[in-house]
Amino acid sequence: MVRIKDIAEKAGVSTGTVDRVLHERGRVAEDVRQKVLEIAKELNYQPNLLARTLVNNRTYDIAALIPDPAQDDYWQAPQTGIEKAAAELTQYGVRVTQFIFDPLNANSFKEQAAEVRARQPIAILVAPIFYRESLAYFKQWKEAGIPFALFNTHIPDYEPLIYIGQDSYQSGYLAAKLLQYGHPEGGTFLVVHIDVDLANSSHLINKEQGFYDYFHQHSAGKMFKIVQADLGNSTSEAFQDQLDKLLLQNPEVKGIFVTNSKAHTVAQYLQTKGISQIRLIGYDLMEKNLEFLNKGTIDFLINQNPKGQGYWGIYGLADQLVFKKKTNPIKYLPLDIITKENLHYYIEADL
Amino acid sequence: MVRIKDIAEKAGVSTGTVDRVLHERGRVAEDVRQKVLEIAKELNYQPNLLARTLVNNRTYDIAALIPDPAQDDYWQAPQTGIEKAAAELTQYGVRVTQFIFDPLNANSFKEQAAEVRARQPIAILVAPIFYRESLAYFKQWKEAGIPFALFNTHIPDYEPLIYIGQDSYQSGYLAAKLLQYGHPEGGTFLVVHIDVDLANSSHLINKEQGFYDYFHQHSAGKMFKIVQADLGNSTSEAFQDQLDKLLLQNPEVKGIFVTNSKAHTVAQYLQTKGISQIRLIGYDLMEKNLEFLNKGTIDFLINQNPKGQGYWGIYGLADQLVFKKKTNPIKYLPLDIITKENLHYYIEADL
DNA sequence: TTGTACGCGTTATCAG
DNA sequence: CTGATAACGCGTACAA
Repeated sequence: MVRIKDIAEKAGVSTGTVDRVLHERGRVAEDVRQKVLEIAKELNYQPNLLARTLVNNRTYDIAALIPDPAQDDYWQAPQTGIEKAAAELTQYGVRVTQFIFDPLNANSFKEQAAEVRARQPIAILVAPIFYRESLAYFKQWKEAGIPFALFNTHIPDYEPLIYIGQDSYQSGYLAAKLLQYGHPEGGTFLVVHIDVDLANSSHLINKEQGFYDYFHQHSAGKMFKIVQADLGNSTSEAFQDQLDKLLLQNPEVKGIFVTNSKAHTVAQYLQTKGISQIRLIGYDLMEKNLEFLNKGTIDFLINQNPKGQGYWGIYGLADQLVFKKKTNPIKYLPLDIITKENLHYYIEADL
Repeated sequence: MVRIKDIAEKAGVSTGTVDRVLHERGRVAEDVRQKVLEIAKELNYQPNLLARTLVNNRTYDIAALIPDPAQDDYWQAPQTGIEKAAAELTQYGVRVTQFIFDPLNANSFKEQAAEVRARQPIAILVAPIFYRESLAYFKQWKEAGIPFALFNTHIPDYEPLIYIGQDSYQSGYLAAKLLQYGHPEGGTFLVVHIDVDLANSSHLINKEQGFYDYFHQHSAGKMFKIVQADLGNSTSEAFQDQLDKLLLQNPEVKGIFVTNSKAHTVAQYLQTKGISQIRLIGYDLMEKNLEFLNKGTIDFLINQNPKGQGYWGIYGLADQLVFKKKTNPIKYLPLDIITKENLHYYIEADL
């Protein structure tokens, strides 16, 4: 391994001078500068990250602004990922503080976002599930010079440093493929949004669009009919009535695509009604979904790797800000296709 | 962060003594020993890995005994993974030497395996694709006290330190599920082995077994007929004849499962013959396979994450031997289901 | 503009 | 049995 000292000796200067050249701090005579740079390249000098970090014992404060897992199970996994990354990075002086908001309450988001600012972190990781309310804070952070990373939902308006998550459009496209593969002869398929403010959730609209487009591009002479539905109150009695009506109006439904993690509510309905021939595709490996995946009521789940989103979100920020690595500003995680038969490996996966 | 120095001060001893207690080297008075251990626990002391590695500037030699990518494209990816891990680990003093053998020639394997031993590495990573020939070397290494890790193919006989790869049985099971999902009405399905010495390839037999078992467990009153075939010489003219005969004998074939990375040879055949209604499932994201996946001739590929196998293989050894971490002796990588629509994310994935 | 010396946390050596 | 001290490679304050 080549050290600063080696370069210094070869150039006939001291380590201090080499350091100044390499970090562009302090004034150095131009000819020495050139010579040092040349030798560094020639010897292919690679700084020793360990020693660098060891001496640089400052702490880096990162804020994570995330929804409360207690309100919606889905957010458990990102939190776990964030905490895993945090644990691995403590030895490098990275400290992660969580700011938890209620995913059903935009005001709660605003409150927590305000608190983040007060703490003056060097960076922020946020799941911007409230499109409208997020924009003002992005602007603030941008002006304050605090870089931020987005996960789960991409909002490009204020150029986040990093986005970690899925390509929503493509995942809808994939869902369509899986349903069509199982029913090449044609039929009626439903796209269902459950318990969401659709107008404020651009990523769900993208999923729907991808779903439509696949069928439009691949009908191949067969009749494929796509019906959209926006359902609410999945925990109430009225939910069953909504589905009853939907299936009455579309008696020949072959498959249903649920655009978020609530596929289990439809599965519960199908099971209660004793309907087994309708294929069902949803998102996310949550306990309730897995139960129906294992029973066969849900055929496929598309995994958003939520744990990985949290993990790479924090790690990506650290890579850029602490280790000064250049990383890709957009990291699309794979669209994992999960069925009963390969589920087990994804659950136990480290990331 | 709690340092050795902190413990030393609190215990009224020197750092040297604390070090001796923590590493169980040298003699220390029993009462001081207890006191130091107690304080260390109380303060939740975590050694600073950076500093430890910095001072410990010995080099760790790891040997990688792998098939030649020039002979079979499949092995390109594991090599890339190995080299990636090697690059990341050089700063920790890890040096990886590759020993390349011809995957079609067991003698070449034996030659390289013999050379490995001469180099006296601290550990060995090997893809033991020759079952019979591998055993003798495992025994030698075991006796010499050199730990080894297996990837791609699991051979538990001599207890490798780590196995990284797939659950072959389960991947066959999954392939069956995918074919059956597309044809719930029943039909004939082929399991095809191509260009292999089947008797010496236990993992392929496991895949076949999983494939059978799925259909046996899920026939649900429908008629599913499974036919096995062992084909060779995929590059010759005779290959077409073998497939011709097979399809003549089984005119109602609905799907074909190729147990290794050679699905493209069957795809080429189907394309040439103008057959489009037969579903095809294979393994591995190699250039030739991808071409037919994108055309739709191949419906699904099961990804073995070969790059990840190489990467985690080296990293796993380093984790245990260099960083002294405890890691799981078996790391089953996910059975990724790849189709044209989600392919792109797996190709660009870092691992 | 340049060189020197100290400190980061840990390990190893040597003297007591 | 124990304590002091040098060294790993780098960054930085301070002296020249």
